[in-house]
Amino acid sequence: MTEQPTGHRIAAAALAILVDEGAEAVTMRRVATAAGITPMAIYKHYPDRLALLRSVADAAFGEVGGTWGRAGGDFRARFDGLLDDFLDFALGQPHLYAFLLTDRREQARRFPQDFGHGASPLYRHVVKAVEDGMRDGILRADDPLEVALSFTSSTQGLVQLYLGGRIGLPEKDFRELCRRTAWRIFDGIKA
Amino acid sequence: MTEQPTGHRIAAAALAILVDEGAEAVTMRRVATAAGITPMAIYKHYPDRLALLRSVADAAFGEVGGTWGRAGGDFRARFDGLLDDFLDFALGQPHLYAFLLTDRREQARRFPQDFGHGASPLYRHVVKAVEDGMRDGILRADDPLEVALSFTSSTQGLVQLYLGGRIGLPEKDFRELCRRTAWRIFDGIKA
DNA sequence: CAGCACAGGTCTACGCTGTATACCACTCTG
DNA sequence: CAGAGTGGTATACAGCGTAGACCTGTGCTG
Repeated sequence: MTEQPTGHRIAAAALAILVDEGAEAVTMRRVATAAGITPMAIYKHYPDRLALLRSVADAAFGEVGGTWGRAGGDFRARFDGLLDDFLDFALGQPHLYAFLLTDRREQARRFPQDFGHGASPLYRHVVKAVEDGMRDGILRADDPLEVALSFTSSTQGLVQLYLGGRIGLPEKDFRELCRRTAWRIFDGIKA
Repeated sequence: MTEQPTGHRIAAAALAILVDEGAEAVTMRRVATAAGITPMAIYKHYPDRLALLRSVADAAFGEVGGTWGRAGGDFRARFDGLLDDFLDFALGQPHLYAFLLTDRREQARRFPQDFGHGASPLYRHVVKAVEDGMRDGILRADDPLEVALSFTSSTQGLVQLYLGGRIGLPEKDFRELCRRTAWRIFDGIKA
């Protein structure tokens, strides 16, 4: 337990509150107390509350995608693995997820310009899998970005409903619903 | 311009602010001023701010679905019509939409129990169209509620991205993206 | 070495928020 | 005509983000 620089203590305190109570619980006064300083000292490190929140959330977000896509195997296994990774994050850290995805942010990555390979640390895995699927003849030739978006947007929509308390299912059943939905998209719906 | 009862003036004022500036702009003091009363008078009509907000938003929401599903014709036309209706609402009143769909509400309708026929004033149209599609052999026999959810969740996910400033497309192009995505689900993605 | 800039704290105060509480006037009703 | 609602007001409080003035040590520079 070495002495951490103040900036780090602020970020750590803010992240802890954000993760387990949500963004609106992150007040300057609480963060300050947790970091052992006065509220105004935070402003020596961050211009305002939103900047603190964003900086902290973005940093956490950047680490999330790092471990994704471990699952290898065929297309199906790979996709199921990615879905699990995503749901692990969304359901495991719902406050962080909600803040990152609900919050309207101007400097955010934009589709389609910034959603290519190097871009989004989460989305890239899906795009890559889709491209591989097309190359291997598992997926029909199409715009990979848009096809990837079909999967992710659907799952995001479901998660939004779930986190909003609109899905009356236990987590396990919800995860299965997500999986069924994804493969329904894959298989198509029409007769 | 007849004299409206105070309760109605409060709701009208709150709705106006909510619709064109968003939920966080709806302060008790602003609503009160707009309604020509003192802030505390609102509490004679609503237990607290959130109740006011919800009551107002729910009432507006209830009216939204009323005009949906006008478009007749074949399955494709009908579905496109519903998609247009939904996007008209989401993009035309983004603040209202965001508040209704972002807000975690305990008493909300839950899938799948409350999403049947009589239930959700918006979702019901989609379910009906899906059921008709299955009956007519246009859609494969499947769980209608879940199939309907595949469409709606995907569109909701896209709208969430768009309203969050993450889609760098003008509205017209975004609407086409939604349409393409919906029909991609319909057609399936696999080779 | 003196002086000064600056980084990183503190304290105080302002204007905003939701809302608890007390009070007041009016209009029904037993 | 007492008494109970009903619907309004005024005041006050605790909490919020943050502007502004102030202090203090540290390190660079003339």
